[in-house]
Amino acid sequence: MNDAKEILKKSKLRPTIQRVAIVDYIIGKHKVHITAAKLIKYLKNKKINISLATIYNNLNELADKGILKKFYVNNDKMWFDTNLQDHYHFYDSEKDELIDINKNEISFSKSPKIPNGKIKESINIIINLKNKN
Amino acid sequence: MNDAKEILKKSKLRPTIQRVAIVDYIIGKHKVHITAAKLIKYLKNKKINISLATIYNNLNELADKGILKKFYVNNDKMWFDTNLQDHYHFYDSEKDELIDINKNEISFSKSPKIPNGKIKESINIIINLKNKN
DNA sequence: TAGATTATTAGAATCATTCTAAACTAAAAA
DNA sequence: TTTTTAGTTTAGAATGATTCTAATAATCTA
Ligand SMILES: [Mn+2]
Ligand SMILES: [Mn+2]
Ligand SMILES: [Zn+2]
Ligand SMILES: [Zn+2]
Repeated sequence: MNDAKEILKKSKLRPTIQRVAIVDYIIGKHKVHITAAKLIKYLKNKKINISLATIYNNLNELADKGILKKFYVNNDKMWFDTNLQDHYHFYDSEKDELIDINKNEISFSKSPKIPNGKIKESINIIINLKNKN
Repeated sequence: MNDAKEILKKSKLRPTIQRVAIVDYIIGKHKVHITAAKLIKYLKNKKINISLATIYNNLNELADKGILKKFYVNNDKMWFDTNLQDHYHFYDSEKDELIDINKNEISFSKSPKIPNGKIKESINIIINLKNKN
């Protein structure tokens, strides 16, 4: 039984062809930042039969199970991340790519006061990049 | 001539009823964080005749002219901000509201290294809030 | 006031994502 | 094994935010 199947089994998700392909992709790299559109393109290329609805279903499911992190960058594209640590991102709009910024690469000497009655739920930091002329 | 008309004149935008109403609204408050949906609701309430297309046209135009700043929060809603300073935000998802974090309320003692060949274009920081317990 | 220019609008189009409901498949039970 | 069940995939419709189109209307300038 391959790693992908193991992971799916642990999460009580049936190892369908589609799921195994998705998880294979995700575990094949150290770090993955992926969108539904990029992933379906990759899988179709590999001759895997899969629909966009299934891509979304599964990426969301994997996020629910804590195997991926889900977030948005700038406007309406949903990203999934295999890096489960709390971390931040550079966004390279030329390539439509994210680059991790680990938490230890940033530190705050001063943090804003949280409004009364509220607590921090999460922090999103995106540093948008452009080409050096 | 009222302030709104002045502002529009300076930007070479004709002071139509719709534009004056929009600009009146944004100069009527110290700080405004507004979305197209919130603004049209407000204006309709004031019995101003305006379409959603016009709201978008004008907010985008005002952003082009540097009178508003445009940005996105988390997923697909476009926000416009009268605070033109470089600054960050708390996002209160309960109320669907933004709260400014001025630049002097945050400072970094360590910043991540920008990838080669790239330069920083902008930084987005959003601190998502939730209710205390 | 005419003619030129700019603005507004309804509704269609677009795009990412979710939903629906039918067809299918893997796993469990018999 | 076969049957049953529960979970999965899928095409295509629906949704929601935003933009586009192209017709109509308002403003400006001479
Ligand atoms: Mn959307
Ligand atoms: Mn959108
Ligand atoms: Zn990441
Ligand atoms: Zn602001």
